[in-house]
Amino acid sequence: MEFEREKKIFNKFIKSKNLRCSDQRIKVLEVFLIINKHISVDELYKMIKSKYPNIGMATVYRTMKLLVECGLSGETRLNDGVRYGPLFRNDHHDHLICVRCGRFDEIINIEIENLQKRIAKEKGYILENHELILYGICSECQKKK
Amino acid sequence: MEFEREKKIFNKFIKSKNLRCSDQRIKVLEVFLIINKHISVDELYKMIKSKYPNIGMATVYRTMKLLVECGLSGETRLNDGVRYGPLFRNDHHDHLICVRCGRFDEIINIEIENLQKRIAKEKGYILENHELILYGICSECQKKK
DNA sequence: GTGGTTGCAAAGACTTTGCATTGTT
DNA sequence: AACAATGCAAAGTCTTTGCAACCAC
Repeated sequence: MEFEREKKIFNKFIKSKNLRCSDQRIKVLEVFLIINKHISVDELYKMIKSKYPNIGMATVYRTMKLLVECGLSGETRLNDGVRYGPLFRNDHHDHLICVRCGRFDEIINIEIENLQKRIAKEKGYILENHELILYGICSECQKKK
Repeated sequence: MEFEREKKIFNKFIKSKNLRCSDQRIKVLEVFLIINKHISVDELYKMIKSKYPNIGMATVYRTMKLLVECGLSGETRLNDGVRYGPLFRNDHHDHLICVRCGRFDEIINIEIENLQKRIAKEKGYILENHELILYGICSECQKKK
């Protein structure tokens, strides 16, 4: 079966919190993993709905919160709402978004991570997390005029 | 009079767009500048309301959009909503937020700016803007346990 | 006077919550 | 059997919009 690792992580989390491993939660997780990119709850809900018609929006919202909590999904707030996206082990990724077409790239850069840690330290903070969004014009859109 | 520079910027912008310089807009700008920190529209509205009771929430929303557009305010989206905050000439600033107490520090760091430009370029993007939020525990909260 | 601006209330978009029912353990 | 989870709809938030009255230019 697909997504063994992720399901194991989810199961472990579910058990550790004395929650129940419902069909719906597994389906949300599966669709989320298949899509494998940044999406809004609404987009995710539509895709799930088309495959499993009687799943509620509320369940999608509730499940995505769990996925974030157990580290299987990241959460990014953009101008037009929240996006969920896959998170992989140990590599925090940042975002590069095209302001013209909305294209979404991910960045993994150790230098930035280190620089951030240093800056936080200078200000007396212990860094827990960060979120970096770069807005620009992607190569495709540069050609278009 | 206070805030000469900012008012001049705002006026110029207003004129360039054929808008009108209403009392309300000036009041919103003034209170925003007096507060001089990151706040939600709601907080700003309450402070304005206490000074000028018959100003509407919609006007505050509308004016803050203008202030962002003319570069007098920055806009940051946090988990619990949008925050507006002062922007100063030519120095883009990033944010450092304490996850315990909500303390809000600003960071200005040229290295980060340069690194970001380079990364965007590597991916074929022309960088237009960026938003960096670091989440950590501030020095005060570290002491508290 | 023209046409942008306002306050208000209504509408919208997104998200959460209450509750009776259903499902997991 | 106990109690968490679900779907639905209702309720909450935050933000935008429509509109008649109003005001800057």
